[in-house]
Amino acid sequence: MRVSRAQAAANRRRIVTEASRLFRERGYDGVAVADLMKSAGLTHGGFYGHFESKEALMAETCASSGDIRTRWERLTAKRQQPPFQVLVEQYLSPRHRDQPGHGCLFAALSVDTARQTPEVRHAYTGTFRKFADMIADWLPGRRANRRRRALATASSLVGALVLSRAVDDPELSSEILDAVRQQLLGATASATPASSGKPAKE
Amino acid sequence: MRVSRAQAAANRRRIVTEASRLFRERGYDGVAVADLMKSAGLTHGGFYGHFESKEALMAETCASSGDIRTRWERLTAKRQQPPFQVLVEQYLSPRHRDQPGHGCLFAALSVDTARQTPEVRHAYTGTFRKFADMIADWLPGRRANRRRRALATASSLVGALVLSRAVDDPELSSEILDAVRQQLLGATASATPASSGKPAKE
DNA sequence: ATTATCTATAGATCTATAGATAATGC
DNA sequence: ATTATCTATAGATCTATAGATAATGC
Repeated sequence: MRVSRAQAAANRRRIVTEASRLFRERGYDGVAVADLMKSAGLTHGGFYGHFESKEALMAETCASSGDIRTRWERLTAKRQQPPFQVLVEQYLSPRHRDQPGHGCLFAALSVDTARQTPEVRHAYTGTFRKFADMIADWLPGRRANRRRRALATASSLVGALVLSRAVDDPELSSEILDAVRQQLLGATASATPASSGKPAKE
Repeated sequence: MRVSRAQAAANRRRIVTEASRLFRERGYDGVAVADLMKSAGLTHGGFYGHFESKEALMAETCASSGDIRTRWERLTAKRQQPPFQVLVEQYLSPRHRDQPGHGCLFAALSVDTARQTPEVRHAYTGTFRKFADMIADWLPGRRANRRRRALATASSLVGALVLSRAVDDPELSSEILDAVRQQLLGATASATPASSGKPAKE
């Protein structure tokens, strides 16, 4: 039941990909190593040949989301609108809200991360910096205080998604998303975009 | 080892209070019923005389935070500044960030709540509505779109706190809090308030 | 010979319950 | 007699490891 070196590397990547999805869907404590390995088509015990611990995997998961920018750039390149507008509309879309497993790391795992090991928090922070830098580059309007405005924008986006997922009233949930979209895009915001195209990743 | 009816009621309240703190500090899965009861000075088995399940307690915890407004009103009444300014400054203070157990329910338990039972989500939603209404009443400036602006403000506050707690760099963490404070209060914001007075509850 | 994976299990938890205990309150 | 609490434990998990297995790659 052994496997080639290349196959083993592919298996490892698959474990990270599955973990990334499952952690975001169910939270760190909501995913058992055995479940995860089953999702990846492998057995429980095999996990520890690839990772030192579940926490080490979590750290790698946070770091592996570091290519967010590439994904967002690919997504925005397809559209006519400015990247900032696409980002805000996709991020605050019902689709993104309803697919946490394929969505933003920060909205899904920030609270878990705050209680995690230093390694996990460090990997998370690095990925967050990239996200904030991307927003800063894309901000419309005057160039002053870009960084400050980018951090405020990131907070609004993450807060809105987190709250819209927790609330049990669909109407209130949409209201939260719309409120922040209007705040960030002003009256420019198109009515209800967001339902076409790829799901928003990260 | 029995106890009077009044004492039993007090014990029940103490369990809710302790749970409220522990859940916010460690998350729902991070608190064992046995730990919680020990914190309340009772034994593990006694729990099930008061609550049907751990989830039922979680729901009660969310509902019990419904008196947020009273607490915030008491806190703001002590100050000279307008309530909205006090709210924003206290909410985004390092003190609040560093004491999740005594802080905002939404920043601490939204992600857990999104995966909880309908009962928990419903109780949470009721408490969130009260919070949003309070912000709407306190919003400065023009009266138009109060509700929309209140929801956007709540998102910014919650997002900022969540992110500032997850990040491992104290400087970046403060930068996030400051960015949102400036966004919400404008240049009016005093330099560094936030370190005196009672910890921000809810 | 090396090593990626599998089977089986040790050792810790954790929720919830059953039955005993002892003080309250009719 | 009722009932709030305690002791003890059943039944499920969950992380991590030990040892076996079998295909790869020098």
